[in-house]
Amino acid sequence: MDNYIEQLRNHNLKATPQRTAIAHSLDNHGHLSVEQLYELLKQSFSTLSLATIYKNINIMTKNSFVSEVKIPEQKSVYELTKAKHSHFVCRNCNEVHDIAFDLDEIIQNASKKTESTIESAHLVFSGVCHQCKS
Amino acid sequence: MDNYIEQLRNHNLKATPQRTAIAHSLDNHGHLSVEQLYELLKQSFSTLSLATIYKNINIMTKNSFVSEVKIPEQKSVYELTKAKHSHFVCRNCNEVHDIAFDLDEIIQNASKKTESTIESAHLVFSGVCHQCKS
DNA sequence: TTAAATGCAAAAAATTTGCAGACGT
DNA sequence: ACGTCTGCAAATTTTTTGCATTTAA
Repeated sequence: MDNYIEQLRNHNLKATPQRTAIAHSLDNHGHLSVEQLYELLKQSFSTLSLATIYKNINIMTKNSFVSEVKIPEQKSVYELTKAKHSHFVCRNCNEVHDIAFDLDEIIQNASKKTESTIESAHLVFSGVCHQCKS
Repeated sequence: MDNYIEQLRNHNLKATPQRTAIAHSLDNHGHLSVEQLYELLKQSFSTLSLATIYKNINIMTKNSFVSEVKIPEQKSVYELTKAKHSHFVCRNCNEVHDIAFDLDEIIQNASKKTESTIESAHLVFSGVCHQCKS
């Protein structure tokens, strides 16, 4: 992604320097926790407050500009909202990566097994990443 | 499940009344949050401490007697550890239900798309449950 | 009998809130 | 100019810890 200012405005978010920096960091790093975002952005904004990160992550999530990813045994990480996909987390380095995966097919399959109406699915894989194997 | 005392001991956990009650509640209700467990068990143990729930959930999770289930937009719930399965959460009533689903096939499929070694998968469906539709 | 569990209180960690001043539009 | 955002401090919520007493085995 690029042009964070326009993207933020499209999501009804004023484009403050802190917010464009959050967007930039998430775009660059892929997935970051609240604490990681804070540590990163403190370098650019010496007076940055943790409360600002929380307030922004909350409103950005509510406005679908970012998405929370809940990982087993770990703190949540956040990413820029993208097309539906799944995640992989390395149990060695804890890095989170995107994995393309057709969730629609899974949803259709699971729908056959329940009386409920399934609308979405969240899938997280765990294992050992390429780098950590070597 | 039944015979919680033996099950607890099999997981290197002393069978205290509080622990058998936790096991019993999880068995009955399926999925409970820390707070829900506390509110439930307080009725049987007037002096029960929240710290006891936390300590027990933590050690029970570490010893694989219970498993944490992370649900999008909600607090974690806990369940007795069972054979691998997936979950469904109703966005109306927030109830969590088990869904049988062959995760191995998904893992094999996803493995083709990554250099990483996938060892496990966590899948959570969201939608509207049977009761809430009517 | 002994190591471990409970309950309480206190501490620590995580998240939210209120408000004055600054800033985006 | 207006409404929103930021940063700070304080408040709240969530989770952990230490310790004296009790309890399971």
